[in-house]
Amino acid sequence: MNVVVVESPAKAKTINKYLGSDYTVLASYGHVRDLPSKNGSVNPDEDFAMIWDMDTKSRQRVNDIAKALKGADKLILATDPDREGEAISWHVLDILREKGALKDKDVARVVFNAITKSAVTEAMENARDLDEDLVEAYLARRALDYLVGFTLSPVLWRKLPGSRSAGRVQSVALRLVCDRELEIEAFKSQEYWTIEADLRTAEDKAFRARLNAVDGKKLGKFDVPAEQDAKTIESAMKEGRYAVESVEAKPAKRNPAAPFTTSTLQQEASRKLGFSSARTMQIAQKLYEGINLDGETTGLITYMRTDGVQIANEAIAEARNVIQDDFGEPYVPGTPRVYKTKAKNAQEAHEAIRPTSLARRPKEVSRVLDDEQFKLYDLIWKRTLASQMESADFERTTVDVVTEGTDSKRFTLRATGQVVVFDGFLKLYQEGRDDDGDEEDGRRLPKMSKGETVGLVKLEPLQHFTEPPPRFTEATLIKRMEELGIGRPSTYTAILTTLRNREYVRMDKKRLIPEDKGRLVTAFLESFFERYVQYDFTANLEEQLDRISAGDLDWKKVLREFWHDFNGAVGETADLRITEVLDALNELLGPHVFPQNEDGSDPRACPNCDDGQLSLKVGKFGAFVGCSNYPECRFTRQFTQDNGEDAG
DNA sequence: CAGTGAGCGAGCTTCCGCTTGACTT
Repeated sequence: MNVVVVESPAKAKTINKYLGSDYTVLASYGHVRDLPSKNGSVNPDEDFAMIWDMDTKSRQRVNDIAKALKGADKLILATDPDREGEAISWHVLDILREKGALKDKDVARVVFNAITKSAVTEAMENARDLDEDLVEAYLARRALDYLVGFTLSPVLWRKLPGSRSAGRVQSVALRLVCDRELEIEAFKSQEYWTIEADLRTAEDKAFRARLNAVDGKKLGKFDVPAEQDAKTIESAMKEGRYAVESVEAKPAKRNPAAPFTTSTLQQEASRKLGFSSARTMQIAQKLYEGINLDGETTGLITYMRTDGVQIANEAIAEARNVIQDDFGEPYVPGTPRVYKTKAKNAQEAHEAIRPTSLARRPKEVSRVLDDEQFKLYDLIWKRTLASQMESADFERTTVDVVTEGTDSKRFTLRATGQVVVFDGFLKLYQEGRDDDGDEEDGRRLPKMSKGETVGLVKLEPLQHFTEPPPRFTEATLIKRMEELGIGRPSTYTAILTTLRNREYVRMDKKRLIPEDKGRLVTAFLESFFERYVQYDFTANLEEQLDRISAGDLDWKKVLREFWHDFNGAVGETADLRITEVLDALNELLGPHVFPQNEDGSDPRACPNCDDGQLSLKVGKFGAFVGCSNYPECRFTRQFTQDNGEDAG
């Protein structure tokens, strides 16, 4: 008898089925130990000694493993093939040794690259020892996160009343939201015009073109800045004869998107189904754990917390069969598609999120799913199948039409069109778009040939204004965090919950809006702990962790160097008076707290007395704006001025 | 859900990442 330890109970069940009755497969349910949430769990003065603690549930689970080991010959640690998985194996092993549950037992570490019978069997034949270097990389990561969070948070409590917490991940996520808000506030909308023309071909077919060049020189976005300029061009163009100068058709190809990871599933479920990331994960968990299908609990999708985009060969083969059956030969590509992850810091311990069997078509399982489960399963099924389908072929056409104006200028108008020659994967699935994607020109242009005269139906100058960047949604923030390597699939939604619970951000119409509290915390960290909220801090840390994993760098050395600089920065804030903190925040948040008055008058002038200057203050209820002539002048106002923008 | 401003000291909060139930309504 052998005892196998994996992380998740659903996985334990599946693997037990593949391994048979000679094996007992038990789940650790994630990390079995952690640093207690109190001071002193990591001690930099004692060479970063760490104290570990087990909760009652974990203790029970480890007892179950120890009990199973009693009559067994071998312990097989089969936690996930990444840094955290290696750490879980190490924790389990360490505890079992302490309990004396391992005498005379063989111990082996095994990693599954996919949860299929062949992958599991093959992995069992390639056991290895625990990777101590990888465990040390984990220890460095864990200690650093604890030290940053449990040192920085108290600094905030003392220096910035009302603030709650800071950390390597949450503070950078918050910074993204706050920096975006500053961009929006600093944004000045700019006017520009385009000249559009409705035209007709010799065969009396309508199409629309836009002024693109004057005297052969391409128009820039702001080359027609005002109505007067547009009108001048319009009247010059109005009387001319219009002729086709060139017709150019080019083939284009579009490939399907990669199968879902946690991050892309959350984005797409938000765009297409309107689910919050928490909702998406709850539903996906249910599909993963299994649905009662004809009296048997069957997992419908693979593991949902993953950053991998590759899928098992068995699944690819099945996808190609389903494509062949449902869509026909032309939709099956010559060779299977292979996807590689682009995400920074990806660990790829799991496959992409896919149906456990592509032959289980959505409509066949719909009777056992509720509405939301069905929608999510349908989305995952389509995305996965489409990822193995043939590319779509287009023909993109560009037509230039020329006319000579009454001012002797030569005006070039351009029309573009796109025709689907072969729909490929688009027959099944097309990825949704975020806020500001370029508009896709799906129109078909009528037949035209070079030299042909076309008739002008209408000239239309159109006014436009540039738009500020949009606020983040949950999904777009998670996308950005993933690009920066901040947070992990298992923590994305937890981070958003933390930012809300701390009252650092609020949600309005699915957009993240920073609260004053959050902006103050960010401004404080940018002023005094700049290095630790830089967008690439985590990426640089990960590089060092990689070197620890490779055995090229000592983990304690990394911690010592980090602590030396970090503790120094903390020390520099020790004597900081609140007034000095406020001076720094006044500087950074000035444009937000004191926006330019429209009449050009001083935005910091006190409206209540002659020579008072307004500035930031903190009281026991948070930040507010007060007058420098206090207590003679008792003027105060709220930190944020309501622009009435929330009404729209 | 109104009122706030310094600084002291009591006593409270706090990190990230891995995994699910066992509580309530």
